[in-house]
Amino acid sequence: MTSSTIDRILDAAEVEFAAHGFVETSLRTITSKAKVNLAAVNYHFGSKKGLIQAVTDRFLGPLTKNLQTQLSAYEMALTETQGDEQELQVLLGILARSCQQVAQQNHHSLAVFARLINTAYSQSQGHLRKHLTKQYGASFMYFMKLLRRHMPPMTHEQFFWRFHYLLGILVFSISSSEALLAICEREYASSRSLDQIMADIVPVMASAAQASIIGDS
Amino acid sequence: MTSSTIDRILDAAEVEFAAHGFVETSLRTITSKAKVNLAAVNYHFGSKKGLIQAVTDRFLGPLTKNLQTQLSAYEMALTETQGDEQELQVLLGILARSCQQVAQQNHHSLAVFARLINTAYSQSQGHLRKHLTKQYGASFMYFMKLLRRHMPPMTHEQFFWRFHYLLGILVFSISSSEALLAICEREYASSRSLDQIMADIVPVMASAAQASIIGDS
DNA sequence: TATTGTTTAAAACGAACGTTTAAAACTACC
DNA sequence: GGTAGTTTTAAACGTTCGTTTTAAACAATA
Repeated sequence: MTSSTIDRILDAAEVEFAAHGFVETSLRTITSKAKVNLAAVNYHFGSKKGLIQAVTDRFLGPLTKNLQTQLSAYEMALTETQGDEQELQVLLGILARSCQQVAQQNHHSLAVFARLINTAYSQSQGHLRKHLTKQYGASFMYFMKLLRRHMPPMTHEQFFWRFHYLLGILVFSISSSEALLAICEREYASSRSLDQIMADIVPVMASAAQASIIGDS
Repeated sequence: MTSSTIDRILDAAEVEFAAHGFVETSLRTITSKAKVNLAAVNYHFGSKKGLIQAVTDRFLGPLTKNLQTQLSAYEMALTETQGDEQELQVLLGILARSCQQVAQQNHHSLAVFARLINTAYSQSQGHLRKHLTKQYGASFMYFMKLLRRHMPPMTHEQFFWRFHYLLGILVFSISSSEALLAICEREYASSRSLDQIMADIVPVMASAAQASIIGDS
């Protein structure tokens, strides 16, 4: 209760970052929406960069934890070995649902998270990407290892790229979801939800993961 | 020759936009790299927004033209009807090669183009996306129509989303290519090129396009 | 050559940004 | 109740940005 200031800043920052990006969102609009003094951001987070990192950590921390437990449960449960297609869908479904669960439990915006990953990777010089890989890279290695079991044989390098192709489906769609959902509603009079999108994406990712390698590297 | 100023600005802007994004790139660095006076941007392009639009039009104009001719040739050549998988690869290969050709012929950066599309869609309120769809949307409808012929039966809405899933593979990978290529070189001592990435992506996109619909909308 | 229209040049403007500062307000503990 | 530590407040700082302005340089025409 003492420092609801911090939470209010994080909540407002998340919303604004999701709507307008990191650079185009000023600390003044964040602190204004949070009903908090401007200096509070620098006092509690050190800098704007620190705030951005805090917003990401507030999502990625629970996400990696959630993902880890669900993947452990997946490995424990010795199910009948199905086809690779099904296994891939199960694994990617775990990832998708993990994102959704963490987002819902902590009242986070999935879009801002996707946007964050997107901008983190787009900036070749981005310090954020390095922070993310340093901090959470290991946690995702486990997932990637499980995933690779059911994918066509390929080199580490090829898998690296393939994984990012799959990531692109997720990240681009979710980070563009606001615009796409609006278009969809106007064009097709549809009221589709992000949850449906997440469910739709899983088999598409699984299919993309299974595409066989052509030529050699 | 009289206005090489315009071209020098466009060239420099493209490079800087690709490297640091649109918001983080100042007109001062652009005009400095272009060896042009600061005021030249506002004189020739009206505003920074006008410059961004000019950079995109310089790519999308030739691209749509190139794509149109190649697709017409594709439709004219009455080849033996192959499987959907092959046809999809042909069509998506045309798109990929069209992007590469236009980029190479006009000395454009594929990365900045992908980044542009990425940010255009990420900003739900973005005027750039509306400009792009208004200006070039019709040209891409034709491509989408051809593509859909060889995809599983689905509603217009489902196809809309599926198409953007495929787009995500392309856009995310290319706009992150700078960072990913650097990681790849450091981690796997590989000197992969963007051209190879583009070729790799095609069958993955084709596979994603073919994933069958589950459940109903 | 004089004139007109176009392009470049240098300088400044006003606004918005992240950050810092210094005092005030608040909290908790002795 | 006074005191030490923490948080909040209001104001200002210095920078950088996109844009504008005014004049100079240039180009083309008659």
